[in-house]
Amino acid sequence: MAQKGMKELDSKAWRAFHKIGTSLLPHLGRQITVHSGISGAEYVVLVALYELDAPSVHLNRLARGLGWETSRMSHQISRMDDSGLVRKARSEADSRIFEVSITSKGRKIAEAAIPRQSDEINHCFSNVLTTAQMKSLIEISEAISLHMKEHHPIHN
Amino acid sequence: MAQKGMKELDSKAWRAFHKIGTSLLPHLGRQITVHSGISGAEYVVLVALYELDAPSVHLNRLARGLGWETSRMSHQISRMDDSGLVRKARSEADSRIFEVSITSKGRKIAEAAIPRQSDEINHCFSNVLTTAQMKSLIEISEAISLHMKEHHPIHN
DNA sequence: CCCAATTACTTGACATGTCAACTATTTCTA
DNA sequence: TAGAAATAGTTGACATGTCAAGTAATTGGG
Repeated sequence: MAQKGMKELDSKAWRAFHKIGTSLLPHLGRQITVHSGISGAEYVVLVALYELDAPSVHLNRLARGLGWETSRMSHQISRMDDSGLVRKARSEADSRIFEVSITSKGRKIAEAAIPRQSDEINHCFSNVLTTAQMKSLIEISEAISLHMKEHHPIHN
Repeated sequence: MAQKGMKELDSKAWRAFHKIGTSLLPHLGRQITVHSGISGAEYVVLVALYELDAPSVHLNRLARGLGWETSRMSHQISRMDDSGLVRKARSEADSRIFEVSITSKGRKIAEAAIPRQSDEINHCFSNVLTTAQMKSLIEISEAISLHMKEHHPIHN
């Protein structure tokens, strides 16, 4: 049922959420570029590949794991293949599929970038919040994720 | 002092925060496009201009109000001027400055879009969280904003 | 076993965002 | 009050993200 507007608290909470989402996240992306010379998008992809158990993933599976569209991942992986951070190769079993893996160059960059980014997150996020606030944030995330999964299943 | 990594809770909290920031925010942007035919960026600018007390703002002031860089706002306002959503005019008093104002076309679109977006936020956010969770989120936002203001004053 | 559907990804066009370099105007300050 | 500095914005190049349309390989029903 449509409402006229929003209650005061709802509105304040939404603004609060929107503000951290549009200031902290971009800030941390810029920090990655400053300290490691790669973009935030490249970092996210490298970390996903670095943390992999297997030596490679299917492009599509990687995309869904990060909540990205296939096309976005295709462009990103092409650029990162060009710059030597990752490699993509057609699957032997099914030649529609591309296997994506991290290169040794990419691995070196990831290994240097991850602890620096971890420090940044501690600095701007973990050290700034209480244990209770972090627990609350986890619950909030789960509530929202559950809602998204039920009502808008395509995007996470 | 640099740490080896992150504590379990810190890491979980960060992932939780990152997830809502990169799924809910983009989702709501797409919804604006679907229901009102404008982009998320256009929506944010139109709302800022719509809620103004004065008839216009200086471009730079508008940019800082939204935490955007001048250049980004310049590009965005140029496009929105082209498409007739806003108008920009050199200030009489100081001809370096551009006064930006919403057009009647932009106002009509904003008036239709705002309640629809409000419904979407209620649906995906307010209705999904408890009062306590929203209060917690406001405190979290204030803690992070304070940190950002003290340590990284350029970006909000 | 064949062909229509599905799956996996590519491509091109365009919107958006960022960065560095530049122009024009105003304001200090010596 | 002339010249240097500060301020306000523009511009162009390029990275990134989205969308619609296309290609190629595989699968599944009749």
